[in-house]
Amino acid sequence: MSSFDEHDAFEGASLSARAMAARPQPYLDELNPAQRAAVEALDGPVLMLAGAGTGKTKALTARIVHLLNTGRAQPNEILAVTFTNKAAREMKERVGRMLGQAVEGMPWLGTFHAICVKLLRRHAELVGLKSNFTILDTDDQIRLLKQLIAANNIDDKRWPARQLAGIIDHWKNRAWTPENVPGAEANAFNGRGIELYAQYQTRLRELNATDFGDLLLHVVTILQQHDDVLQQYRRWFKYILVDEYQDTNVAQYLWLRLLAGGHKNICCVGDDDQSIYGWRGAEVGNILRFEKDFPGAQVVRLEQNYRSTEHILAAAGGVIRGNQGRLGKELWTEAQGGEKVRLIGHWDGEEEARWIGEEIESMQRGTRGMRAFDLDDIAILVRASHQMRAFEDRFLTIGLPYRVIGGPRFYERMEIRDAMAYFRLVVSPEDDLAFERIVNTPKRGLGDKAQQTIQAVARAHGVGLVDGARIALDNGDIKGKGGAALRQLVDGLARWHGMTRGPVLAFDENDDAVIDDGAAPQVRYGEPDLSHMELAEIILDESGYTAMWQNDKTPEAPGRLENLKELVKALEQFENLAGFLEHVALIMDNDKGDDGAKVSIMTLHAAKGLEFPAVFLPGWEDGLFPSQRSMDETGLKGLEEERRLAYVGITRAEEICTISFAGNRRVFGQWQSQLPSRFIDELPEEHVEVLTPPGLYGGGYGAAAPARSGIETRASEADVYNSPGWKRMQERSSARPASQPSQSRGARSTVLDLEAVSSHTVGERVFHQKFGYGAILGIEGDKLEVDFEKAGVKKVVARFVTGADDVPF
DNA sequence: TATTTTCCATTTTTT
DNA sequence: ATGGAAAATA
Repeated sequence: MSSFDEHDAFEGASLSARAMAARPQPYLDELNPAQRAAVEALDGPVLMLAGAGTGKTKALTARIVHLLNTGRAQPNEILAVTFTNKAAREMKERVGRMLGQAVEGMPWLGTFHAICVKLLRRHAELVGLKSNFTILDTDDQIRLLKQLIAANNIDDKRWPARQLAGIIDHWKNRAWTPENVPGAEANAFNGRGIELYAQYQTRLRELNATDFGDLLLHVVTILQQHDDVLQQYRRWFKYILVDEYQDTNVAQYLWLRLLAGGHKNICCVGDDDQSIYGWRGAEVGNILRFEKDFPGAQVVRLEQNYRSTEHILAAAGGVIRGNQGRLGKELWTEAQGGEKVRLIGHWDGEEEARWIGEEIESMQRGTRGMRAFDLDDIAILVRASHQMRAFEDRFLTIGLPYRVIGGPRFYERMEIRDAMAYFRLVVSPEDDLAFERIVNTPKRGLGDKAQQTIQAVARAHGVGLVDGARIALDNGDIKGKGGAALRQLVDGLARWHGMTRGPVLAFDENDDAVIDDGAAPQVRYGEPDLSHMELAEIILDESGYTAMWQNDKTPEAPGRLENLKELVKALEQFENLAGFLEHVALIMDNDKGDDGAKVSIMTLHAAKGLEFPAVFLPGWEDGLFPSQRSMDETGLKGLEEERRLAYVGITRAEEICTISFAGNRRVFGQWQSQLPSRFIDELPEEHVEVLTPPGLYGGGYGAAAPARSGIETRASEADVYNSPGWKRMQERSSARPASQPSQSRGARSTVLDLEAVSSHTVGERVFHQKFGYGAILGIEGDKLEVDFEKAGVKKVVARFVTGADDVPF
């Protein structure tokens, strides 16, 4: 309800204004003049333009502390939004540390989404939801859309659910409800987009569910349509802070503008040069327009960089200068000297990986007057995740420890989602999407036919699928083996449900859950009969899910069981299953313990906000980086975002930044010749050192363009192919036909293939890039059966193995 | 209903 | 090349 009592509705403040005002302000002395200006400008709109490595978080934290210290606001009157949980966590920690005393939390410091969930639970009924709504993940969303597409007799081959999900997401990012989608979008999804969007929203409401986009959209709708609610929050949130403002989308922007509309005490922190999320709805325009949106805004620029050498900053600056319409910022540092940005070309992608592997090994020892680096100090930042494979393969074979950051997240793994679907279903038996996910997992002999029967019965009786299944069983619609298994499942769900606390109905003033106890909603705080961890184990065991993986003999099965154990362990920190599910829906975190020093491999996007003493930036080739697709789809806008990505990449480096490119690369299985990235031409020559090909035991042969001319001109195709390096390479490769691609385009001759096949004999010892060493057991045409020492018996295509004596370096 | 075969797309990713 | 998902088949 919108009529809430402010004293009860918000978590209490812990420090009185008077006590705070008297506190000393040592933190101010640690700031440079720009940072200090940004911290002390407390009232009215402020835009803090914080370049990479300029102490943004420090200033932001100090600002919060200063607000508290000067008695301007209580901890619970400050709204501080971030994009990631990690950033939120970090800020909480740092505020606590700087304050030197535990503040009783900052309840409104969190991600956009987390804060929106909190708001939406309080006002759900204003958009037709109950406050215990569930938050769908992408899987559920797709499943639901698939159903809608099918129900509308649309060919999902031509019009896939994924695409519709993307369109709807895009609309929600712009805060367009089905009614407000502009006419220009009417053609979307074969002209049915808007209509399907409306159906989807209706369906979500029926399911008492939201997707991620809704969290923001619904709150914006509420604030727009209910002035009383808006006014109360405007009064409550005395100060607003926003991190990474350049990443906000339209919905987030509207949300902020609504809430800040009264007092306008809003401080946005960001860097227009680091806006790299345009493809998921971020609008650089938001930050570029700040002064127009908030007239009289103070703009503070943080330009002193504490992270990188002057060469690295100059190189980054040289690249980003190519962008139009920047707010303008020039990073500088007091640090002098240091290594220039290094540039090297390679023959192909594997060669590049090989060279970087060797370079890392020598950096560990310390070479050429450079200090020794720890593996943790080194990162490889790629444009696209598929580039990682070359490095993983190579590092695996040379035994160099690495870690991939931002791979598939724990909570996105199949077994975890399955388990969670069981939990969801136990907590809320109406969760039809969860039911669909697990009816036949493990296999219960319930195929399409049985599932359709359940759907039909459920629809006929206007109930959820679980109830529908029960009715169908009672009617005798599903018999036999499948029927028995379904009966067991349905009974199990009911039994497990009885063992939980009921679903969360609402939150009271302490944010404690008010529990719906089933038939008659009543508050029940009593201890459940058994811990939710025990319950979770019971669910997984009795449903047969654990057994399914125990009986599975694929190599990944043990890992999956391990993950399930971890999942149950993760439950420990929560009150009950419902609390856990809420947490997981919002926090797809994945920081598992790290053991030992490792090189980090990640995408440029994942690297934002991080820093490393030594950074490798491979794959700087036109089409790959800048990405062809980006340029095709959004033209100059896309190219500029790619350029910002380059800027982000370079500015991650503290001491050594090594950029590289390859002349040939396998793209979707086809060899393609590549040209060096246009961004390479934009690097200021005087801050770049072109590494000459080492030439030791066939190490890196520079694709001669940069070695020839430096970097002031664009290397033309002719330069690459007529270069000494190219010719030398061709000679070398023809001497070793089976181990190296010998031609740039896909025109590998059959002669070579035949050679490769006929050159092997049973019993021969061979080497495979991925599986290592092994002995040939049999030959079938161009396929070999090989018993690998580490990987076991595998069938491989002959041209991917080489004689063991012939291993390329 | 379960397994095998074919087909297809294929940057970036948080919440 | 490759993995995932739909279609074809046992």
